[in-house]
Amino acid sequence: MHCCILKMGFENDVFVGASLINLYSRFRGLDSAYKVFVEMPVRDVGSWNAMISGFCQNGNAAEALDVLNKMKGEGLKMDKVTVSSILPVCAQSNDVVSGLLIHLYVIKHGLEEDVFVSNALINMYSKLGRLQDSQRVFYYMKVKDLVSWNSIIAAYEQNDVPTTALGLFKEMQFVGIRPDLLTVVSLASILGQLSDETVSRSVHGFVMRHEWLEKDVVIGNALVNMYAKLGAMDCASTVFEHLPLRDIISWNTLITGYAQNGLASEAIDAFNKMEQCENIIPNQGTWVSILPAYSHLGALQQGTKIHGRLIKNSLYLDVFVATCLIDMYGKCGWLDDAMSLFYEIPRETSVPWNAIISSLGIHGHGEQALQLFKDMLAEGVNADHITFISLLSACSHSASNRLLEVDSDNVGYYVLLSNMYANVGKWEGVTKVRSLARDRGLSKTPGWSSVVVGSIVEVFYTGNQTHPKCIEIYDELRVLTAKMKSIGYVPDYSFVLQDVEEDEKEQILTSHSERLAIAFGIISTPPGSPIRIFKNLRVCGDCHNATKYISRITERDIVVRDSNRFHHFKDGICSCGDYW
DNA sequence: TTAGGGTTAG
Repeated sequence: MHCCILKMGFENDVFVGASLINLYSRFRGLDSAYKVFVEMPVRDVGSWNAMISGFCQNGNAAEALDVLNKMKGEGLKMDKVTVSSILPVCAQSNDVVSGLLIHLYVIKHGLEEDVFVSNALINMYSKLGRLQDSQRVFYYMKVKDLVSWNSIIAAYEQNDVPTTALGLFKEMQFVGIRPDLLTVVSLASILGQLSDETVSRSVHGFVMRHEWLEKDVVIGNALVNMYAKLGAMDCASTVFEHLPLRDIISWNTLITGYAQNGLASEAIDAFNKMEQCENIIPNQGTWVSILPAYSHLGALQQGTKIHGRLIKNSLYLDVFVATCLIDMYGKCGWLDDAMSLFYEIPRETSVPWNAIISSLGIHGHGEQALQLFKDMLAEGVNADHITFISLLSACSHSASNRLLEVDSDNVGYYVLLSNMYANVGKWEGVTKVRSLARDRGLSKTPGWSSVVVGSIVEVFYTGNQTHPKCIEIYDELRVLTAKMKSIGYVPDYSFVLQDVEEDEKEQILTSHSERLAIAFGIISTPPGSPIRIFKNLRVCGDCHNATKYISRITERDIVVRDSNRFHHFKDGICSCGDYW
């Protein structure tokens, strides 16, 4: 075709050039596309954009950025298409600085009005884990299309905030936008995360009625994953067996499902079956799915065989794969091998440290585990909650005081430990850590919230029962909670750290200081007027979610200033993007 | 010439 174009004398036409670049980068390879690009006698912004998006769509982030820099070098300015093409590259290469600079450029040149540009910004921020920025872009968009909604729903789903993602899905339907296949892929993942079996089944039915399984392998994989997350492996495997299309991710999803539901033998059977399929090549995801199954069964021989295979392609140096190997050697009793592998791989994140600390713990080497924890901090690696769980189990013989000796003045560790105990229902642990913190003079500040009504500032402490309008306040909260529940609010009891029954947990959440202040604001000011709250600590996560519902039900703007930031709640959405 | 999706360790 290129020859025909040359014969017909169209080679100088920039539109033809851009189309050729586009066509070649999709079907013929980037080399051919780049050849057309460099041989073009005249290039306009469109030609550069075609080349940038060509590199980007094929995952060549570095080359895409290189072309962009050359384009700038020739004095050409980015337009809305350039920006939309380059933003996914920033996400791919985890380049926050470039992403922010391009966003500034967008604002300076008024490009945020373009729906492609804004959608690309939502997606980039989401992939960089900056949910708050995604939310802000979405919030200020004047025109939102299906892609905008899919992007913001996927953003919350992928950053593990499924409740908000589901709320946005409902809102999308409320404003009259019909879901497409990509919406349902996110929805399946949301329902798996929320363990909602009833709605999950109806989503499965919806997909079947639309015959989407024949259309795209991704939706089938999403359904297998959804059932696996619900613990319904019989349904997951039935869906898998009937998939018209299967790729490596379908297999990985099935294997992971079995392994994570404690069915290690079934995971290994599935892996062996997969090995029989000629066109399926295992990838990193396969190894991190199957290795834990071998660890679980103590199947060292099969595990070392996999290690051998991985040495040939250097995949054993991948931090996730290596962590699985460390864990396997640790669990199978080969601590020396676990240690030597640990010192061979990159250790910038907590992931491999957690695995080796946990391995040392299994073998009763509490002291050595503690030493590694110190080394980890000395190397500037941040500990996370898994580190503490690993350390706690490692130090179980010597149950956690030793852990607090490392940094005994850091009140955060006490709160973290106490929350960890609370989450697993070990209330005696909670009491012990709290009294330890109290003994050391590290008490937690009591939370209070204030609200201004007229010229008077009212202050509420959590659980206040003495305010003159106490009865009205709690009545208002009861009515609000019922309305909130009718439109999807589910109380999140993980924010209640007391060992009490569920109805009591709900009462505790309802009597948080910020909620009392909001309720007082509602009953004391004219309908529709804004409410301003100040909280001395960070606002509780469940109260944050509840306030979104309250802003929608009461049609009021609610501004909460907490110790961390401003939250502006309006029509069911918070300006902070739920990432505070 | 432009934007969106599925699996994964501790």
